Amino acid sequence: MGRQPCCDKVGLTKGPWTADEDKKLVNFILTNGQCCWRVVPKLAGLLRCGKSCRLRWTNYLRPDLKRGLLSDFEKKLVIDLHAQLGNRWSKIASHLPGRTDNEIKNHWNTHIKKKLKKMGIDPVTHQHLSPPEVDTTEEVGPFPVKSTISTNDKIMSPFKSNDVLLANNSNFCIDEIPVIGPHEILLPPTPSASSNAAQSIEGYCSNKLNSDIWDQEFGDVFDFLGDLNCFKFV
DNA sequence: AATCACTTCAACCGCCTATGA
DNA sequence: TTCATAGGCGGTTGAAGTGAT
Repeated sequence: MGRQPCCDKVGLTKGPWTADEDKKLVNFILTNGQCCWRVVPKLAGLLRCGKSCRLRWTNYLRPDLKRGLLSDFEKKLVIDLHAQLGNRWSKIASHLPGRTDNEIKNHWNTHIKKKLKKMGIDPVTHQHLSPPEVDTTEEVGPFPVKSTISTNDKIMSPFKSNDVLLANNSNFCIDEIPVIGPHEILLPPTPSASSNAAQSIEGYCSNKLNSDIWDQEFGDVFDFLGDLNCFKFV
């Protein structure tokens, strides 16, 4: 014996909702309020499963829903909350008024997850992957990270943004944000370097020049990681 | 213009939990 | 305590849209 279905599905409509169905459901909920979802379709004159009605209402028809893309602030909040809560989308959604768990889950899977992976950050653990995936063609995170930055066309960085390796790779939770310094962020050796050892950003920049170059070359990376609350920089 | 590949997101499925008898 | 039921949740699917060739 298999599990009993949540409702009698014989003769029920599936697939995309029509405007007429939406109208019936909205009218019923606005008139009667949210009550027992099992009886809603019958009372509203719909050939739908109660679960389907609840989903349609909460994810699409609710009048307090925000439409459109997530703002940068919302994206950062989702990443931050995901680091704390994991895939508990409904909990995450409860912190973003007008957004649904389904919407946030979809956005995570289609946008944020990919961007974190491209940054070399594991979207599940929020820790740096080793070795990092290298992609030199795309922007990273909500903010564009320059892969090659010039200063009056005099100095070109030999590094791509994804070449930045985080030396501090120990486990941590969001309540214990690690504090790392420039000496702990490693860059791969350059072809011209005398040694094959990775060098720190601090070393790289001190050899090179001044803080302006530091900000121009790595400021966006720091800003983004800092915004994620994954790391604090000293 | 036609076809193919890729992306997006609404909706479904099945499991888990809370509640009441 | 056990069982049945409903609601809620997260994972997954597939149709529609979009861009590339």
